[in-house]
Amino acid sequence: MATTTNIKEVARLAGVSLGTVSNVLNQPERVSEATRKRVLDAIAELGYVRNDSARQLRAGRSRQIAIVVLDVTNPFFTDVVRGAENAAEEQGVMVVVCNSGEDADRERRHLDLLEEQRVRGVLITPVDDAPDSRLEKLINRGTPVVLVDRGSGWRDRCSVAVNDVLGGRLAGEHLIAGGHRRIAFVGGPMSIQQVTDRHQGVKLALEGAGDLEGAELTTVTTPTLTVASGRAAAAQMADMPDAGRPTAVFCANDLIALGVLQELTRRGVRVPADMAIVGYDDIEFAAAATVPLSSVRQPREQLGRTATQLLLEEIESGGRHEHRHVVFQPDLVIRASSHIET
Amino acid sequence: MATTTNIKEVARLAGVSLGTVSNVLNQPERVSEATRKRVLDAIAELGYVRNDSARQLRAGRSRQIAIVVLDVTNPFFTDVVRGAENAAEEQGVMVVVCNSGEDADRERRHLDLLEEQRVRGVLITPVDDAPDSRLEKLINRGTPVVLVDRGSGWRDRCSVAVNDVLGGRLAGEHLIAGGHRRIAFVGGPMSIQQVTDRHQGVKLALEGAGDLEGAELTTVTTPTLTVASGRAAAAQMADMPDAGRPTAVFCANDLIALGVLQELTRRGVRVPADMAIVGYDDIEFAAAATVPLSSVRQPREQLGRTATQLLLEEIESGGRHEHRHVVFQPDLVIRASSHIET
DNA sequence: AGAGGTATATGAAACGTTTCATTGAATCGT
DNA sequence: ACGATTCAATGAAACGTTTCATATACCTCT
Repeated sequence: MATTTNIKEVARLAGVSLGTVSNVLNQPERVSEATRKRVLDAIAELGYVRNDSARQLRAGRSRQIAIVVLDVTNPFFTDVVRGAENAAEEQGVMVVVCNSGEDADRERRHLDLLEEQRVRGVLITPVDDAPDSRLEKLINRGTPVVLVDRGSGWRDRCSVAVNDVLGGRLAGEHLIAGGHRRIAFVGGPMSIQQVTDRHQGVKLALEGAGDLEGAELTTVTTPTLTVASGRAAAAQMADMPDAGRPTAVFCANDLIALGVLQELTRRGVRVPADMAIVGYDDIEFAAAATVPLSSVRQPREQLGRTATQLLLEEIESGGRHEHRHVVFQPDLVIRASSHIET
Repeated sequence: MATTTNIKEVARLAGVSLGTVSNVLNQPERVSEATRKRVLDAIAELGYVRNDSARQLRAGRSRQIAIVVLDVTNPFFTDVVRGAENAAEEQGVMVVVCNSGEDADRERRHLDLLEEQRVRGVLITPVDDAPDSRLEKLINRGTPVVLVDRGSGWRDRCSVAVNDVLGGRLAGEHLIAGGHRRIAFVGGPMSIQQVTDRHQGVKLALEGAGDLEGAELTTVTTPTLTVASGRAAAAQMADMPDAGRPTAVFCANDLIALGVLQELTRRGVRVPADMAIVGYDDIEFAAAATVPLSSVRQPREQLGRTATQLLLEEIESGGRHEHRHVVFQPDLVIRASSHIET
């Protein structure tokens, strides 16, 4: 183990006082050029590395923020993380990424540790909305927190989210405009706010087209938002009698949509001729599917970026801070999977 | 800002000495049950949270390890991260995830910060092999480091990697066994060791089939390992004259393979009938492609898990440690994209 | 030449823990 | 009953910074 060279040794080698070395590190302009050089040389020679623990201890707080995501293997969240990192980097703040894996207990342990580390703030998509949660304690003790994509019900926090009802409506209206009257919604579980919002949106679209008497919405609930669930749902739909079978399907996310696409193609159902598909999230693999997937695009990176800005704002404000709720509007990206060539 | 309640206040409220509180926290068995309860009550009442900076300062080191990945949005690396997290969790160690984004400068900044934080060890897939690198300094100062998937040329470190030459050979032999004689390799840049190894592997497979005189390998070099590069490469191949055009393609990773698949399908080239495809990595989206992709599977999670175990081992050993190089053998997963039904 | 400034450099205090040598009290064995 | 042993609790020292009030030297102006 490299015996830690400390500021004192540097001072001795450079022939200056301990405080001067600190000044070179933190306020170089206060030190004469000659001594500054001497100190920097000593630092280089000894390979001195600042001890952040001592620094933080003295300062009373760290220089890091944390982002706690539900699933680090989900492309949606990795993009959010990238946005947060970029925004933080511009301010010279480091981001620590924590993965709760949708496990409340693991989330709790992460928050324990983060609080012990006195992080300056936390971006989080919480696992649940338990009112008496670990998260609430963190907030009450004074750590700034911004909610990412799970804003509902937290009036007293900053949050960023996407208007999922609108996203659902865009998808629905697009399919109706394409001539579809029997539409299916595939997604779940319904305990997830985003899923019900998207469902609600497509429902509104169908109701809005009131003059079209025949319009009808089938809902296929899935246990998870995964490719496998999509495949199962597609199998279920393909087995329906031809008469009532939907001609279009709107999926709660792209993983499901990819599963649906895969299973339909396997069964010889042509997409979009026999069945159109619209997904949600517009992850990179949506465009890369063999039948490129239409999808409702969320500004994922922007989500992370804005959340970080709100957090840094709250941190800077030191108490005087008005919480804000930023809601983004999604876009519909039309690709081959729902584009009927005429 | 929550005025930090410290151990001293807890001691006062509980009517014990400062050292006793510390003992309750760290060696509860040394404290009588009565006082322990009194202290714990005081902690709960005050909402006391340990200050990790002070703890670390005293201890001289942290309780965290870090993993620095090339690209946090690449499914390959997120799986490696998950493996590392799981292994670390079992030992009560936290993992900090850092993303270099293939940017050497960003990698350097991360390492600076990690060293200041006195992390106990680092798992890293370095951006480059620069001999006089920041990484080497870190190592020389005594921080244990394990190289992930970039083992070559670092004899004096632990490393984990996958036998990419074998992976390439498996893919090549599979295609030859399927009757293919004109095979293309798509991938790049060749400066990446993994790419040249995989290329080398498929070349060996063709040479091994020496009796097959007609066997021939075309190499299409791409600038990146992305879906877009795959599409471009496929376009290039499709434009070749029918006579010399390959009947099978082996891609350096799955993203490229998905791009190739997409472009070929768009052009009406049937997969696998007209052209077979084998990818590399077996990411989740490989199986979910409309023509499920054959792929060389790497034990991604295992890679992260083993790397973490090696790192923890080195940390524990305190100097007396024999560096080890663990090389995994890849598997070929055969799916529809290379399976010619007869 | 002396008063008032302005740069620089200094050294001690403080941040909140953990550790460890001591002390004090209680229990044990003979 | 008394020394020996065990068990609990104590309090001061140390970890490596940053900060801040103070000291020193050097100018500048009248």
